Amino acid sequence: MSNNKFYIQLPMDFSYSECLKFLCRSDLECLFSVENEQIYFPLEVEKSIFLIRLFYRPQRLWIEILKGDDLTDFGKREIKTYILDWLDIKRDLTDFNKMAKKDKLLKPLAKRYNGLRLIGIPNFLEAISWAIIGQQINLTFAYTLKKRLVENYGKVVVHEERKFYLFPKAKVIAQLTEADLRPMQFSRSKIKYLTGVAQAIVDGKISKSQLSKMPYEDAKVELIKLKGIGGWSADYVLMKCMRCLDAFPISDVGLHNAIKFQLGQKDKPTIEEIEKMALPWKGWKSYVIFYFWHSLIKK
DNA sequence: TACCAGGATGTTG
DNA sequence: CAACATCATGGT
Repeated sequence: MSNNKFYIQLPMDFSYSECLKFLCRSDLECLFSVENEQIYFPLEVEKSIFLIRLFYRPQRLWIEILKGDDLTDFGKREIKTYILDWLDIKRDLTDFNKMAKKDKLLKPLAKRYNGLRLIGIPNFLEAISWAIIGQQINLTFAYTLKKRLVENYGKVVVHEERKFYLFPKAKVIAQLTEADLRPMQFSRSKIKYLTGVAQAIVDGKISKSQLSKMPYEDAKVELIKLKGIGGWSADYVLMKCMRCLDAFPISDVGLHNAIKFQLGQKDKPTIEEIEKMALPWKGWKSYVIFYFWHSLIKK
C-alpha cells in the first residue's frame, strides 16, 4: 500500500496557508472540507471514486488516498494533474508580482497574500453552475443552494461516518424539474439555466475540451450563447475553469467593493474607472480580481 | 424597513 | 438602444 501516498513538489512562491484561507471562506462548502490544515475531497478518476487528503510539508504537497480502488500509475497521474490545476501550482507568478509591485492598488494585496494561487473549479459543469447559482444573491445563500443541489443529486462517499459529495453529473441535472428544485429555493430562472446548460453538455453542444482549443474571445462568445450566461458568468468560467489569465468579470460587485475599500473611498468605482486602472493588469487580470476577492474574506 | 447581494433576461419607451 | 421590471431570498 505504498502507492496510496505521494506528493507534488511545490514552487518557492506557493503559499499553502493563503490558499487554505480561501478554501475556508465558507462553512457551507460541500465539495471539499478543511480540517487541521488538511484538505479532504472526493474525486472520480476512470469511473471509480477516490477520497483524497492533502497536507503540506515544506515545499511538498502530500496526497494520500484514504479510500478507493487500487491506484494505477495512470490514475495517480490523473489525480496529480487535477490538483496541479485546481490550485494552479505550476503558474510562475514572477511577472505578476513584478507588475503588482509597481501598482499602487495591488502592491499591498500582492505583498499580504504573496504566494496565493487562483483556486480554480476544474469541473466544467460545476464552474458554470456555480456562476449561475451565484448570480444576484449573496454568497451565503449561494452556498446553501449549491449544498442542497449537491447533497440531493451528487454521488456520495462515506468515510469514517462522514459524507463526501461529488458534484452531480450533467445527465442528472439535465433531468431536474421545477418540482425538484423550487422546494430548494432555486428561482425558476436559475432552474431553467442550470438544466439548460446541463442539457447542452449532454448533447455535446459545449465542452471544456472544445473551449480550451479556442482563443479567449471566441470561448466567451460560445459561453454567452447559453441561456443564463452573460458577460459576468462567461468570464467567471473562463478564469476559474479555462484558466484564461485575462478573463475579468468587470461588472462584479465584489470587485467594486474591494476596490472601494482598498482606495478608502465612499463610492464604488465606475466601470470606466476600473477599465482605466486595469490597463497595467493586462496578462494577469484574472489573478488581480482573485486577489481582490480574497481581500473580502472576513477573518 | 429598505436596500444590497460574485447577474441575466425580457419588456418598454 | 438605454432604462426598467422581474426573479427569490438572506443578510444587514
